[in-house]
Amino acid sequence: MTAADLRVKKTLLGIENSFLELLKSKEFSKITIQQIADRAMINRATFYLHYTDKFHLLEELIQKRMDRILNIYRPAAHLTEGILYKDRFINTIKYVFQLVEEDSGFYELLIKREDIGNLKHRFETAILHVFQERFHSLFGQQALPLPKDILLTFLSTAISSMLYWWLANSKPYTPEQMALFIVQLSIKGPINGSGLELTP
Amino acid sequence: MTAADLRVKKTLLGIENSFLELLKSKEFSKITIQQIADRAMINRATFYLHYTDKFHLLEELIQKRMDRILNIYRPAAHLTEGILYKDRFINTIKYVFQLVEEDSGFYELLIKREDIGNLKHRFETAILHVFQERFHSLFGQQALPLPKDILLTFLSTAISSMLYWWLANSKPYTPEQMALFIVQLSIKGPINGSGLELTP
DNA sequence: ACAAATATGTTGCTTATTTGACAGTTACAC
DNA sequence: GTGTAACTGTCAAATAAGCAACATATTTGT
Repeated sequence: MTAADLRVKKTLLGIENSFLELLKSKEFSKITIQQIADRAMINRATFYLHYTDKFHLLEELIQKRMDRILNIYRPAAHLTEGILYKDRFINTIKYVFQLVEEDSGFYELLIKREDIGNLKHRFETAILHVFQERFHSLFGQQALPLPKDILLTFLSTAISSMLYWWLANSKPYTPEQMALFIVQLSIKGPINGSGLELTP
Repeated sequence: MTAADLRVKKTLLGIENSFLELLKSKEFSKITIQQIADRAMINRATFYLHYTDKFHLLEELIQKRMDRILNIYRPAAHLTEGILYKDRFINTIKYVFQLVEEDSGFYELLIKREDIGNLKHRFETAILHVFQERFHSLFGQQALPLPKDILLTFLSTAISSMLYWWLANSKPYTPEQMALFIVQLSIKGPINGSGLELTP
């Protein structure tokens, strides 16, 4: 059952595609293992060699995506030499958007459905972990006027919300542009960053 | 190796799709077994379990289509009771066009390529066989003023040419319409059938 | 509430496919 | 030329997947 075996790769791929196809036309609770197997052109028993049930399958599919976010490429220290904190920050956000863009078939399907997985919350926590893990690389050892956790939570929910907006509005900007918007708003704050004036 | 086994069905399907995909971008001679295997997500050795080489594969793909034409559905005698010879004639031609339409991905790819299979000739012979085999059902026991073989050959090449024209011009009419055109031209002849006047 | 139908997990046995290796051929660059 | 890289066809051993049958659940219709 090593995932290197072509047969395994092919059935896993088949199950995944079959399941996502079915999700387009049916709600999760109405999908049966037999239907998944039929579309994937595999025997029903084979499904159980890889997943315990459809909940497990869904969970794996989501977790796989979250893992990709958690393992976003981070250049080795000597490669970031001389690169501004700001640019590292931009790149990290850009990568998140790129990952979602590459897999937008999956994400566009899932975010608008309440019958399955609280995806938004999982987004937020995944992003939170990324920023937690590489806080110093991104922001340096600067003194903070407020608890780090508050800053990180604020950032994560903001980015997650922007992702949702972006998907719901059919990705009107590139990942790069989205990252720039977010960084601008993060640096100057949403009020000053947007050019709003609070004083008449 | 019964074709009922899901694994067999899936690999045969994979090989076929993979091969046709490759044919879109490469000429036949440049295609390797490894490339076919890679796209189909099968091991190269598996290819040889089903085909001796790529020539065999191509041959099977074409033959499969010709077999479908040769085995065009013919309603049982008691079902054709009271149906005119003309209508049976129309239906038979219509079925041929429908078969090609259902599989037009394959046909549109193949007819315009000289590097592979003399498809047009095989079309003609397949159609010829169909009409030979059901001559009496289609035309009855009428006395002919010319050899039957000449009539059948004339008809077959005409239909085959119409198929080619139809595909090359992106199927501008339905199979039904094409059948009607052909029957009209066959009954009245291309001159009178088209309304042309030879006398000034 | 019941019965009938459908869906779920699981099993033993069979079989198609994978894998890596092999020797022989073809293609191509230096 | 001569090497070397890629393609071909075939093999034995290991294994994933197929299949049919089973006993339980769950759903559905009346």
